[in-house]
Amino acid sequence: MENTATTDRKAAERAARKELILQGALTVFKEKGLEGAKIDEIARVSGFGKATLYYYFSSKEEIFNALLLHGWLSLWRELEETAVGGDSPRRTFISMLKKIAETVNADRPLYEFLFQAPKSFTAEENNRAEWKAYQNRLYKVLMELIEQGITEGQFPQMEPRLILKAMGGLFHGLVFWGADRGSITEDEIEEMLGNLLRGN
Amino acid sequence: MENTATTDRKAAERAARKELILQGALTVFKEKGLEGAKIDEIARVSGFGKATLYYYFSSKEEIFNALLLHGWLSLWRELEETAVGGDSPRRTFISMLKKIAETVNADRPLYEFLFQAPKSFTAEENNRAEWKAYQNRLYKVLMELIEQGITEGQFPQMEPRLILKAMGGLFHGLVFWGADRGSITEDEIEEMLGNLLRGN
DNA sequence: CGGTTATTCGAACGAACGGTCGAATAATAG
DNA sequence: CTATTATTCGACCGTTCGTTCGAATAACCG
Repeated sequence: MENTATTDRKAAERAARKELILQGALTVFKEKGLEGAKIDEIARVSGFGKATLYYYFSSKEEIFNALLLHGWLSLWRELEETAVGGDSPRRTFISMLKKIAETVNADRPLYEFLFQAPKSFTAEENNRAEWKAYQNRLYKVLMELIEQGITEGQFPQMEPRLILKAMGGLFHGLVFWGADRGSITEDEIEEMLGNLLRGN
Repeated sequence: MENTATTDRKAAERAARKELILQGALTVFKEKGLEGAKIDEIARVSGFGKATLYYYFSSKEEIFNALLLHGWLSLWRELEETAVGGDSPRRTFISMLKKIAETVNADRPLYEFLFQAPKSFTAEENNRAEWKAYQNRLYKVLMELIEQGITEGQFPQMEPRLILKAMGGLFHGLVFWGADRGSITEDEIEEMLGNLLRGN
């Protein structure tokens, strides 16, 4: 049998290789989507033989899901704290958007993928995926903030889903456009939201 | 040779059959997307043999593009008039959204498809497609209205693309949610926009 | 009618692709 | 060292699916 140190090292190497594969997969998935990405290409880009990919992952979809899970989980972990801070709904909402922007800017390729990828799915297969839980958790928090904010007169009197959708579109554009200039400042977010969200 | 009446009738029948195929294709594409839709299924749903589809269209992609072209062209034709009416930017913008809502409600399956479909593409192949011209034309008009509106103080002072994106998200939600209740009233649009667009 | 053209269609083709196999190599243990 | 296990990989397999073929039928014309 192996000694403990060896076992640990091997586990670490294994994890590192999985990471490399995911990195290559991200590149290809981003460019081609779920169907368009070929296993052969992912293998080539990540620098492993095709069969080796299957030594680490059991299917193409598992790779895809691992990527999404990693993304949504990371994002959620970053936001968890902000979500429960006892500020007003409107201020909490804005804080969360700022935090999301920061997180996204720390790993743009991953999050660009994250926010485009769900469109690759039909509703059916979507709901069996593990990552979906974290996405839902985030949406739920934002929705509740909006609902709360509406009753307190800090948001326009509109269907909350609509507000979320509009804010989502706006925010997505805000964060992902201008990839050339580094990142969005907090002031810009503040100003931009101020333009759309009245009250307070 | 055939006489004129016969030729006409046959052309009409041919067009009608193309229409039937497109109708079936719409059903399948909507449900499965470009990759997910199988030619066999489109054939089955539209009631023709598989080879017959290729007697009318030269490829799966041609069917897909024909569908998109038909949609964007129809939509543009509906809007053309409204776009050039000499009203204020803000009022013209709102009129156009109303008109879009009406048009969409007149053939929901087609337009639901139209507004979801572009995501099936990569940027590359997107720009060679004929329908893209009409989509761009529409976006351009809306963008110009927003830009004009901003300088006249009828829209918030924001990056026009962002406004368009936010309005797009909002409008999309507004029109396509609640498929159960018939259609959105003009008043609702007016009110909803009023909440987001200050000035005027 | 017979000849010609238009239309229809299932069977067959061939390329693409996800996934597996089995052999080869490297790492580890005793 | 040998034995055992972990890892790597290109060749291969089976399926799926867009497209084409070739024969059959229908429509039309003189």
